[in-house]
Amino acid sequence: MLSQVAPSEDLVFFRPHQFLARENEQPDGLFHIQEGWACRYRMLSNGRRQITALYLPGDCCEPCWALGRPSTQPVVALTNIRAKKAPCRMSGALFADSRQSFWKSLADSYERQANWLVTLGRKTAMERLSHLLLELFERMRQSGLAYGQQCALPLTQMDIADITGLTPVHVNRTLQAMRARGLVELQAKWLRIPDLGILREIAALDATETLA
Amino acid sequence: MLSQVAPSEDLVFFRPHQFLARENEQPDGLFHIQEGWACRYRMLSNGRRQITALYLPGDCCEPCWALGRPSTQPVVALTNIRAKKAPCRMSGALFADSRQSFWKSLADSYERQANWLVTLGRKTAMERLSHLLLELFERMRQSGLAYGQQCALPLTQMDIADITGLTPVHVNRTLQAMRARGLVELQAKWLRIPDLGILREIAALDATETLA
DNA sequence: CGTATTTTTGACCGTTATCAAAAAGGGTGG
DNA sequence: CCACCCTTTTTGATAACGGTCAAAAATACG
Repeated sequence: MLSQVAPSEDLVFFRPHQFLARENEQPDGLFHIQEGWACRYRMLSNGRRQITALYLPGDCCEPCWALGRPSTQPVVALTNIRAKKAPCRMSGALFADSRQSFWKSLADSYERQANWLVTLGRKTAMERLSHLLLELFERMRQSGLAYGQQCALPLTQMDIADITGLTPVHVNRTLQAMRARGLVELQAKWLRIPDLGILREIAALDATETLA
Repeated sequence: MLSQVAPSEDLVFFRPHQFLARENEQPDGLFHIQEGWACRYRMLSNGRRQITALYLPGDCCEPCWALGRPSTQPVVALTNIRAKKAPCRMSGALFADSRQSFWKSLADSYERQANWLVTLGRKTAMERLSHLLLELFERMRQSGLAYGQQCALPLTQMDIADITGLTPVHVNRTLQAMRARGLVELQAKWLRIPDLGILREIAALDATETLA
């Protein structure tokens, strides 16, 4: 029901809308995402939803689980996903070799959250969208999944709204304004950023923000 | 210039507006705050500021520094501060005894950030303020610094605005509305919450949110 | 006391939300 | 290959929440 076990025993697959983790559950392992996207989120009354983390190919989902407390927010697949499941006993020697990469995942995730606090608290709609598109492109690029200045972006405008704290309607209108100014090309789940430098300026990003 | 060393060698003091850490600097130790409040933040153009973390008595400032990367956001004292400085060599045995408490600090901090992403992205002004006041009261209470249903709250309304992503004017008006409804009493840097349950409902908090 | 900071008030405005519906796109089965 | 359906994107009209600017009142501080 949750996932189908593949030929290799620690390889797992998910379909869109399937849960990688439910609220208040102690996951028994970390997922190393090999293909596909997932997100962590929280629902509020009135159907309001806020996405609090995105997991892309190459990402660890979810570093915090190794710190030994139940996940307080569900994680769900946004696309088809192929992932490798690794037990997460922090105290054990299991992270002996992957320790560096694990801590990097955790620190990256922590820092991204801090960056998004700034964006959600203080930035305009266009600044938020610029931040998101730049971050996603940069993360895809670092995983070798960008081609020139383009990459896949399998999010609906509603997903984007739930990440940026906007409404789908306003995301649509703001994206149109950005397209009209030649800042981004975004169609058919494919993103192209003609000029990274210009978009960075529009995103009002701090010079120190790596977006990794 | 940064701090004056006290009788005990690892005891340090700060005054309001003094930096505990500057942007892009690798702090050489963690602070265990004994008294006073501090915050981490980022400035944007137009003087916009967003506070991304608060450090209260009993808190570790800043868990992420032990993960071995420079702090990307400055940390500044909001009040007079007394703190104990401990070297942060994650790999060493230095955290042997405090390891549990360190990871708890890190996990708490991570989770609080995730909770605030939801609040900044999707909640109204009154929900944001309720969340903040409840969280601060709960954290003070867990440190034994609450008395009945009240505690110290040494923040200006401008600080509160920079935490909640609002303007000082709107914070003021929303607090007045909350006072008028008897939800909170807040004056002279002192907070009283007549009914925690009611305020929790107004904050639109998830049942799982501990606010610790 | 005098001064700087903080809180409060008022008038007005703008960005973004809301509601509703039409157009476009994508997948499936016949 | 087309017809159908569902999801997603787009458009329009209107409203609201919170922002902005300015100044007065209250408070804290030395």
